[in-house]
Amino acid sequence: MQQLKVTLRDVAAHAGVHPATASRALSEATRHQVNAETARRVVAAALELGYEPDLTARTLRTGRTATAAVLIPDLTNPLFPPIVRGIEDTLAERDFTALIANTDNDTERERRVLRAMRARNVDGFILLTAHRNDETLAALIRDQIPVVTVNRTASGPDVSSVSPDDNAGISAVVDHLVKLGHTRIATVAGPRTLSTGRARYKAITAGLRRHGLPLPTERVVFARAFSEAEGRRCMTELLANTDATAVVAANDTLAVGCLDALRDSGRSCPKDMSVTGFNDILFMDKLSPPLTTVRIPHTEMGVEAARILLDQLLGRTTATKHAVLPINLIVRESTAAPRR
Amino acid sequence: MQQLKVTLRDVAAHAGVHPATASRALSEATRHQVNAETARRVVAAALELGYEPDLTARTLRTGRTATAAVLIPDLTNPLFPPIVRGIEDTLAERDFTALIANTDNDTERERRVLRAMRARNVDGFILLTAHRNDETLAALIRDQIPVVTVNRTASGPDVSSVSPDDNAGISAVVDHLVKLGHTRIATVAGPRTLSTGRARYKAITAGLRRHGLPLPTERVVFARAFSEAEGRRCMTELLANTDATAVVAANDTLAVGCLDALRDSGRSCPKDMSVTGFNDILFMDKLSPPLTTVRIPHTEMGVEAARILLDQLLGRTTATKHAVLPINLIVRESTAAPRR
DNA sequence: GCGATGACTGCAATCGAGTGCACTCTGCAT
DNA sequence: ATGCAGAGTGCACTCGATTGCAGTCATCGC
Repeated sequence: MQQLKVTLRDVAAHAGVHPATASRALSEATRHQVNAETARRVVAAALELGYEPDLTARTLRTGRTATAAVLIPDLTNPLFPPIVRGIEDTLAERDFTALIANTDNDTERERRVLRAMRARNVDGFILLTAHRNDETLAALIRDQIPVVTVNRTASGPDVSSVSPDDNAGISAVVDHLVKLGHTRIATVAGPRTLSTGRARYKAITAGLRRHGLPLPTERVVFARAFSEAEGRRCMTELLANTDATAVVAANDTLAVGCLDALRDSGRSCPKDMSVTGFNDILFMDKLSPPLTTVRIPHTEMGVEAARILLDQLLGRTTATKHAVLPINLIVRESTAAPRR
Repeated sequence: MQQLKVTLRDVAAHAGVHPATASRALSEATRHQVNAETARRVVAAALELGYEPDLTARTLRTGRTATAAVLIPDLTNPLFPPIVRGIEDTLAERDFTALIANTDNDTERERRVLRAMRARNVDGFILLTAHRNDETLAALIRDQIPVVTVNRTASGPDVSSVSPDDNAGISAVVDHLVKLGHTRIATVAGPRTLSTGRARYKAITAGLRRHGLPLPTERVVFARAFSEAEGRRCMTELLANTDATAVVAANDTLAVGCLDALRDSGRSCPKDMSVTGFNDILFMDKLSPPLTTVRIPHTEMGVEAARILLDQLLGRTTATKHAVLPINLIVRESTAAPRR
């Protein structure tokens, strides 16, 4: 009968060697210190007994865990799961594990999660959380723990990041709308406290300026959060105050709220108003009407983030890196030429 | 300046006691063994130095981690994130952490994840993965590790579980369709290898029988997976072979595929065909048409699963428990009276 | 034939917290 | 005065893997 827990000493005993030798024989890096035949015997014994090293003990000794913490603001937002998958897959290639946790966009909760993660000695962090300047990030940097941020660039210190090409995405949207004949274009912008909010807002003003089109303040409403409810509220406000024929929403969730508001007010999209989103999250092609939006390479973003982190963890580099990934404009039915 | 890592010995030294005493003073359970005044001093010292016990060391000694592994077949399926959130929140109340991992419905990957989790000494498992009889589950039970399954009941051994009331849900759907006047009702059933697939299929046959309605084999197509593509395929098959006026899909994802197929074939829902789903995942209210479906208490399911697991981990009970949570029929626009 | 080199291997300490056991010391009963 | 209970502390070991150091042995060179 198999023991409940096979330890290194068991393997050593079974192979007739000292635990230290067994340890060296089992580790790729130290195997050369051991006689080939002895190593073979140890490996065979390990296999036979079904030995699995206890990561806890290893961590205590080495200080490393082969684990990266992934902090997500809101797991229920379909934007994140594909990114997480990319992260997990890439980490797994190097036998690293992702420790995933939700922060719910809640500062207190974020603090708690951070503590839990650090008490677990995770080797590095991937932050999908979105505040532009926060203490979490600051604390990690202060303690020299490797960090990569995804979908937001930090304001202050230099931290590696991965983000979609917000600029190119919004440009493409604006160009598309202008080409359709729109001249009065409004925007439901994201919160200015989030870097995506800011970046995309700037891109819109730049994009319109490039076409010689104005963006008067009454055609801009800032959402207080990237939520459907806020999208609805902002669109309602725009409908009351402007004669815009198209609205660029800072992300898909806001765009969905915009569509809600249009329906509420008895208006039709795209006949009365064109609407665009950003991210191309799940089911955006199934909306009524299907949403014109910007597709970002979700999984790729996760892959890239994990790669950058691994580079730091494996000591291959210490330089920070900023990856900006390409986007694609996906034209669907929520955009059309303006009425006359 | 603060040390990089404050250890128990530091606290002990600072309070002028032996590490053992410090350890006892800091643990709720052993504090009474220590002189009250001494304990006060130790606690003060810990606070002052910002001491955080090293969970790794603690785990190595005690064998417990205050961690539960959560295995998810597919994080990108909107069904799961709300459940995970319920789990996380409930575990956090007791200072437990959830270790989340994707298995991608892949056996090899599931094995790998399981190994990683066990090497980390997690205290228990919550399995959202779906195979009806799998070695993962068997291995956990064999080694007496607490397990709770969510959204599926195991076939063989007795394991605690949490599931929605599939029976009541499907019954409600069938009653609804019958009330609208449908008599020729078909179904896109889930894979028979998954317990939800089986349970819901059985519920449909039972429901129709209750109304004296037949369910000939040509009105049943089994999907090979809970995917949109399979939903589309199955619906296409039904359209070719039957004169049904309504289709009960085993879940929302399949229902979305059904809608795709209807659109492909130039048919209209609900005019030509009523369609129903199950789960009420994100955006089902935004489809065209909005989907009539069964809402299950996602978050509650997670909460309940975590509670059951905690009861076992904290030694409050050893009995297995099967929670069946109530559902709600959500009537939207994908169902209507049959033509004529 | 003797020292030196190098290949293996074992010993023992280490990581940080927790805990059984033994010891000290006070206070109280006999 | 002796014994004893019991509170409070400290010692030393444990958990399991890793690693610096030292020891053994064989081989090689001169």
